[in-house]
Amino acid sequence: MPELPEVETVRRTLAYQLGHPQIADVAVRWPRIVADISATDFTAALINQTIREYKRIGKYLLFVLDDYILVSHLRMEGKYYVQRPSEPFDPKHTHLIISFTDGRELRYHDTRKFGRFYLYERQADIRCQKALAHCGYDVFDERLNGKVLYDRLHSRRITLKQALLDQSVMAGIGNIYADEICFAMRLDPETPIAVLSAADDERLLAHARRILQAAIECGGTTIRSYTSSLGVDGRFQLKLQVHAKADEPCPCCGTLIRKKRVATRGTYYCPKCQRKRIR
DNA sequence: CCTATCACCTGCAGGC
DNA sequence: TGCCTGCAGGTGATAG
Repeated sequence: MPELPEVETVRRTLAYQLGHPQIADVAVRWPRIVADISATDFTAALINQTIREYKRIGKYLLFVLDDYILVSHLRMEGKYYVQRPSEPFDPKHTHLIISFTDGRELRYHDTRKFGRFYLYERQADIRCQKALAHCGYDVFDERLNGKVLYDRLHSRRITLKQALLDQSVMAGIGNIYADEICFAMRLDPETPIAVLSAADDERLLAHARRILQAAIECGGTTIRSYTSSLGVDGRFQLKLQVHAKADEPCPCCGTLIRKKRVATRGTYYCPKCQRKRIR
């Protein structure tokens, strides 16, 4: 389940592995993977374009082309593979194949077909396009600070965990790192976000950045489905403190980690270290 | 505007 | 063995 660190790892890996190839052909094998435009128009636009840059905003991966920006969201299980045409692929789960003039192929694999591709004109303001219109500042965006978070959060009636998962507040955190950030804050994930002060929000952002940065340096975290296109899979995992650790001892106090449901998401926490603050 | 719920998908685990 | 149910979860649409 790719979150910001995993998408960043994919971005760096593809930039290193693919470079700047020119697109020769595109095969859309599952048309619904392309949002808003037809597979035919999508394919026609991409042919002859060269990949100029690889960018990322939150969990969105951006391929900057000559005339377009190809936006990719991996959602739950999207993965990329760079392979030769002669190499076999999984026909059931490979939904997009981009062929390059140098003979290589970029293959998009997604077991559950949740991922999406969007295509926008390069000169358009990407942040105004449909895919990113409701996306807030990236966690590492320098415009983001505790005051900005406080202004956006203190009057809302949602929990800390919901706030962390709300991409319009700050973009890039998913279910795994949300639990890790709640643990770092020593707060119950169900703590009302409105009880946090601006200083608390500053600490929240600092923890988020520290944890995500550590995960990036580990090459992303793997639980069950993420692999980078180089095949890096679980060998350099960030040590998770609480997520998916039900019935294991808390690394801080030894109390057994519990699992509960917060806003429909499976949520792991230490019942002793993480108290629910009321005011 | 704000919040809650469902749909989208498939694989897998657990119950019987 | 095999069928059925529930669960996993990011996002967008829809409902209230």
